[in-house]
Amino acid sequence: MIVIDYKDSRPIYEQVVDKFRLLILNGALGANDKMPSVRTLAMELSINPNTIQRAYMELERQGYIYTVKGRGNFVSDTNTLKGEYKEEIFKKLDEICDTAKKAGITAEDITDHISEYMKGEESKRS
Amino acid sequence: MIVIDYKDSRPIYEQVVDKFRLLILNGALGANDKMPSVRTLAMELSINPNTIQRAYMELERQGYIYTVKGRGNFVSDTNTLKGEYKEEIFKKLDEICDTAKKAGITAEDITDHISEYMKGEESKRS
Amino acid sequence: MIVIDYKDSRPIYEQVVDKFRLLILNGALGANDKMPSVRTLAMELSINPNTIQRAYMELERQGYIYTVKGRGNFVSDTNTLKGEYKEEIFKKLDEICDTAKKAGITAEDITDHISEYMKGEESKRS
Amino acid sequence: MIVIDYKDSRPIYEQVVDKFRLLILNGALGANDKMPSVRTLAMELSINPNTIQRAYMELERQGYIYTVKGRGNFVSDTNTLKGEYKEEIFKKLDEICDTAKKAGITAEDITDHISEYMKGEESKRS
DNA sequence: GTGGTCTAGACCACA
DNA sequence: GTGGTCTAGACCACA
Repeated sequence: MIVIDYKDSRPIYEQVVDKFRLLILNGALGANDKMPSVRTLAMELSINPNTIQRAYMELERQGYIYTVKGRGNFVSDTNTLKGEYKEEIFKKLDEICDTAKKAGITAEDITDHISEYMKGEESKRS
Repeated sequence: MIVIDYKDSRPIYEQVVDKFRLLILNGALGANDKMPSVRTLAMELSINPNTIQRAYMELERQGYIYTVKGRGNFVSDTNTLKGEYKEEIFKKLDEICDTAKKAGITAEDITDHISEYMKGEESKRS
Repeated sequence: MIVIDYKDSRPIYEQVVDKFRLLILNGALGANDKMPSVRTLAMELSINPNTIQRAYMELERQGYIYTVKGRGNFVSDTNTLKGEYKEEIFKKLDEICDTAKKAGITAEDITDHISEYMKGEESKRS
Repeated sequence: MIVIDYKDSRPIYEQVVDKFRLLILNGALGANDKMPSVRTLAMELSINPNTIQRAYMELERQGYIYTVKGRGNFVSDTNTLKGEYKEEIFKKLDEICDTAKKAGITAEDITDHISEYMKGEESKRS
């Protein structure tokens, strides 16, 4: 379900966080579903349990999961999360666009590229 | 000309690299212009010379400047660089779009947001 | 395993890079093998850790190793690297040949010497 | 006659030395020809006179030129020089071949490449 | 423990 | 003056 890419430069805990965020947001993990236990997941991925612990802490902090002591971690409701994630993504896009323009790339270059890329991806599926 | 943001989580040397890349790409620094000397810039920004050294090394590796021993660092020709930078930016955009879609954000959401944002920025200037 | 030659005019970090490149390319270090930790190697060679750090950074940049934060450095797959190294070597040979010819050394001089040298090395082993 | 390439990573004085060595070895500068004066050449190339001075010192040390106080620098006889240069080149080639083999490149790879490269260069001229 | 970044300061080659 | 390399040592993030 979760695969760690060691060649990825990002820290392992961050990869775990991102993977779960997507699973939760796209509905693969539904509200109140039980997350795998820290130990189990650590074993499965042969990763230090501290790392999983940290990832779960971060997921909780961002509101994606909630902890019930002695029982485990569970997925939160996704309603608000989806909107927040969207804002987050949009902010990242805006920042990139800003620096792009500082380097002399025009707005048209960007919108053209994006819409073309989106179409390409679309056709791949169909 | 260059300002370091200590609240920024990115390392200082990386901020320096990015700032100069933009200055070079948008023409504020032209081909064969002399870069500020490692020591001068270090003093100006009250940063350790080693850190500037590292930034300049990176800029040279990426082809933005060239070093003449005993003379200093100079800006390279920007011809090829601009294209490479564009590709770099586009790749980043594509990656964000990919993960966005994995989280259930539609292509339309993205293109709409981007084009709207670009228009907004446009009107700010005029 | 690794020996630094202080009489060599090349910087230490470069010697370290070259030594490891050969170890990786000839298979002494296989894919995903763990590299010695920065500190361990620094102690072993009685060199400053920063110098090893720099060598490892360069090895990573060239694709010979990859870093997992908090875990260490690991050897990459060698498939593409071998070809690139060959090209690199060939380019160096070509450059030397070019300047040789500019000094009035004939193509025959060079090919004769090379093939003779190669035979000599061959017979040393057998 | 002499052109400095500032994008070349080698120090300027070394480029000057190499250029003159070739001019002398291929006969463009004959025995006892007068070298351009340090000042003249410095002006012509808009280079620090110290740099030319250093290049000439190196050329004298290697036996390519000789100095007559108050008169200037003059080209030496080329007889012995040519042989020495050849040896120098051959030594460089041998070293590269050695490290190539340490990386698992076969003798055949090298000889094949060299002879092919030499043929290619041959045909370019004719 | 493991790597990443940074400072302070030294010494060297080059111009 | 200008960059290049290196040491010593600190502090931080990550596992």
